[in-house]
Amino acid sequence: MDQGNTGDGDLFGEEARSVELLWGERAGPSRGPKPGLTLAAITAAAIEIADTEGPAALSMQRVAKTFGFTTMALYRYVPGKRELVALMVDTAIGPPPDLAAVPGGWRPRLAEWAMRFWAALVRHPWATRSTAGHRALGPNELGWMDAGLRALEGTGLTGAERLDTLALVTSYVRGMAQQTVTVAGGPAGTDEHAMAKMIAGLVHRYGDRHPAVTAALAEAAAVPEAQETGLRYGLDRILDGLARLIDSRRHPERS
Amino acid sequence: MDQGNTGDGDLFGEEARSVELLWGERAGPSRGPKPGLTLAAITAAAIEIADTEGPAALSMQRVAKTFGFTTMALYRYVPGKRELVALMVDTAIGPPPDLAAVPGGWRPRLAEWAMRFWAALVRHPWATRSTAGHRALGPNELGWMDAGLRALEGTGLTGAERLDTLALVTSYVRGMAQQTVTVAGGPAGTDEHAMAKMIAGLVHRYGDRHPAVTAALAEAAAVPEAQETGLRYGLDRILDGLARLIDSRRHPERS
DNA sequence: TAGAACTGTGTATAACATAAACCAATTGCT
DNA sequence: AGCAATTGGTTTATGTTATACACAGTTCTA
Repeated sequence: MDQGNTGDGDLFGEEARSVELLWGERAGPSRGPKPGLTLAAITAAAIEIADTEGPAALSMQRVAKTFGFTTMALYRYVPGKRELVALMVDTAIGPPPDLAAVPGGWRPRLAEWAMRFWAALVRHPWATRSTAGHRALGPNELGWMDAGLRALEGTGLTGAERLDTLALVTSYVRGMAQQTVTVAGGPAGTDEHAMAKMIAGLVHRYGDRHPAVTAALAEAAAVPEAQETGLRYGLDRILDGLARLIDSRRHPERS
Repeated sequence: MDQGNTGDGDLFGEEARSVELLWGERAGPSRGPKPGLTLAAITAAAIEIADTEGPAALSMQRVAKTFGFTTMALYRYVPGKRELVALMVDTAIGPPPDLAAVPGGWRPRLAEWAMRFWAALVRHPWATRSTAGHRALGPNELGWMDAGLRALEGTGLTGAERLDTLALVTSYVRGMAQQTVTVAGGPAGTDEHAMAKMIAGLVHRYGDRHPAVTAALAEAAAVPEAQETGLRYGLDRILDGLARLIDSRRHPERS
């Protein structure tokens, strides 16, 4: 464990390098031969690979080969694979949306935020996979956080509530994106179908043990729903629940 | 791609073996030497390793070593690591809860389900990590699904709505568990703190670019909240939103 | 112009999953 | 009882992975 100095707003060791890269804080070197690569180019190539061939196909060798360089050449730009993935995630998510133009207050604003976040996630399925757990936060991701919290300004919610609200929406959208998303390495879109087929197969065999699943599936099978319908359904429930809280803050007498 | 026969309720290839293992469908062999290991023992050992040393430390060699066996010995019991992980996940989640005794209708029942699911997930942080994406469903996991759907019986929701509702709650709880969870390999409990510290550090440096994050954090910093408060907050919003929908189904005249 | 800093390469290592061949133990069948 | 089929565990081997280290060539600066 390399802790190093843990100053006030300081980051320690491994993470510090990640943050430096993510936030573009490396001093531009002047001496030495011209670099044949760019951080942006490397990141873009890595994203391209992960998008088309799946996250399992992403290796340092694979990325280096697309440039005709040796594997080790990449280590002149990136400290390690972890950091590269962090870069990939933040780049893939992209800059946060500007929701100032969305009319109608917090509700359509937060909804728009959620739908755009979802779109960004399903565009790069591996991002949700790699996002799990503790890792350095990139500027884009922090920007998304800020945009989401901005949608909640003026709602009367406390700071903690606003943060928890964003965690609620984020967790939900991320989770849905994970489930919607493709198989590792396979073409997009297949997964939902395969998953449904597998569940159907299991229910067909062991359905008697799981009556509630069987019943719900049977009833739902009659009316197939569109791709985003499920996401919208949950989002509306969340927004309704939020509306209730926000209204109760504005009209405390109604309880 | 080994598709094989894709019958009606049939599963194909690689997945079929996973399902067989998960659902305990292997014919007990009679001839040959006595097995020195058990699927259950192997799974338990693997879980122990993942729990204490993190998912990164889980390797076939590491598992085999705990029994004093060769790595390859494991392959007599498990087709591969993927299948072992699937077993681990289903075992770690454990049998579904019986919520019949919970009084008060769907709302406390679903809440209880969510809290227990959350508890099961945070007990084994790696489970949420491995659960991502397409994989074989185990009996315990399907049991949890059934228990959750059962809580929604009699609510007047359609089959599709009940499924979407469960997806909503599951996605949220899973997402929260992921964020709450420990660093890979590190001791549990550190993560939340480290994450908060990192965000604080970033805001300290780049806060001016992210006023909403800064404001929310500053406001929230005054009143530190308990571990499960965040989870409960979002859950209550979801339940409120659901209640609105369910009520509107019962009293259609009120809009 | 000499040296320092930097880039890309070649080589090496350790960990990993897993395949194939092999021996020994056990049991069912004859 | 004995043989053959079956299975468990080991040995050995292969291909892939990330990444450390030393070196050669390049370019800027003092």
